[in-house]
Amino acid sequence: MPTSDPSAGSVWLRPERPPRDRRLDRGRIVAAAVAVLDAEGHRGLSMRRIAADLGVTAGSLYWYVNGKDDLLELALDHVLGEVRADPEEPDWRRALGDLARSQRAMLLRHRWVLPELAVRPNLGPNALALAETGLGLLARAGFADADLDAAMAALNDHVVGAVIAEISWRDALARMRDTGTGWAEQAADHLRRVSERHPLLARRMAATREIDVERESVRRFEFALQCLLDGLAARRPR
Amino acid sequence: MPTSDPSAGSVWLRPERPPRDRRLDRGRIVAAAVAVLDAEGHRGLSMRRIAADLGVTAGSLYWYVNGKDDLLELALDHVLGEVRADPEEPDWRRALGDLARSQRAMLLRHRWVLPELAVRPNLGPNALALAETGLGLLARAGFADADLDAAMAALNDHVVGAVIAEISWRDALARMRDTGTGWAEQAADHLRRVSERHPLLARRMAATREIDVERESVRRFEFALQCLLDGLAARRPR
DNA sequence: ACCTGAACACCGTTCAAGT
DNA sequence: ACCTGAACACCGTTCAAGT
Repeated sequence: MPTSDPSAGSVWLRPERPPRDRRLDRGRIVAAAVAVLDAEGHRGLSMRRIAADLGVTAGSLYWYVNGKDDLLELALDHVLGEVRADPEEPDWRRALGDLARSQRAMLLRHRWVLPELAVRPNLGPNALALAETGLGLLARAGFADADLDAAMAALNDHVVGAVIAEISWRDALARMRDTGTGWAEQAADHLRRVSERHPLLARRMAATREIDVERESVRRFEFALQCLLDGLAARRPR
Repeated sequence: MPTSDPSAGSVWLRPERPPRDRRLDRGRIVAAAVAVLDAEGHRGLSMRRIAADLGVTAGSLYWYVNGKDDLLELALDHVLGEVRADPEEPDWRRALGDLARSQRAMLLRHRWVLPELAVRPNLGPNALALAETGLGLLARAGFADADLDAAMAALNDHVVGAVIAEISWRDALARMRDTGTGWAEQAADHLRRVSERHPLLARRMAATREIDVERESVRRFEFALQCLLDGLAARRPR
């Protein structure tokens, strides 16, 4: 006798129940969160949104993570895993420079990471592994003890600070294009008035107007990086 | 004949109506916002909370600011005004170093600023004035054109990056104290397992355990700062 | 064990209506 | 002009109840 009970009928008509009936796990949740963050930034992220993307209810997520803060910590460590370094590179300046460039590239791919970095401690497995490889490169370069910490911090700080400035520069430009010509005129007026009180700033802004943002960002990044490496070279034992 | 109408009775019994009957202005709103942010951080801030502190309804704030984003931009520029520099200091290294130290102190007084810095462009009057004085110091030191921009960026980036790292270090320590001994044991277990895979990190963490965070933060800040200034000195014209 | 659905206590923002 | 009060469309989080 036919019925609408899904447990009735031939076995072949009933799909095999997935192992332990799980539709979720941390990996899937974190991946969904990173996807939303990359596409729409911090403002687009909500527990309800992630749940919807996974075809599930918001409450379900709390079975796997303690809350939104936990989830962001996991997402942060996840993308930290994208940073690459070559522990065999013999030239220590090149090795550390490439590590810094790889960090920069990751931070630019995931622009939501930086505010997160500023707001929560960061002790996931990928963060620790990254720290270890950085320390390894510096140790091979000859640094030890307190100077090892300070040199590592100096390089990390440069990357973080530089990318913050770069992102906020790019955002300002993007906002200027989006808001159209009306805003541009208004801004021009504002800048003209400001320029009278800030001649140096005005001159530099005029000079930077035509410049390609990508090229100029790279140039500034490398400038400070080489300054730092020079300073480190002068302090390097032996 | 007595009545409860407040407009009745002697003039002396009616308080003088305040000028234009204003209870609010941007200055008061921004000050209230900064107070909440300093005391309770970004999570404690809400339009309703600010309004309540000012004895007013949330909707009223929208007469003076376009929204929460505007308000945060104003608050950010407000505290940027606290940074000090001495444009007469003859030693250019000392002048730039002191500026960096003043920026660091401000960022540590207002720990909510850094994530804000990472998330919105920053073109308020105090931000521009600060940029102008920085450029002035570097120009007096002999830098010009593209190197002027790069040198300014290098110093700013260092301050921002260093304070981000310092705050997240301090937060991690504070959290460890707050969550009590149970968490400490758990963390110790975790770290023991981690240490096997990360010997360099383990050694440095052990060495840093006893150290005063304030002293060590200053030491690292100065280390990178002097590295940078060395690099700048080598690139300085004349 | 794992997920739903409803509820709770919040948000930012808008806007008619009052004065 | 300036502020209220209510409403709208959201939040994160909790938790009994289902399977």
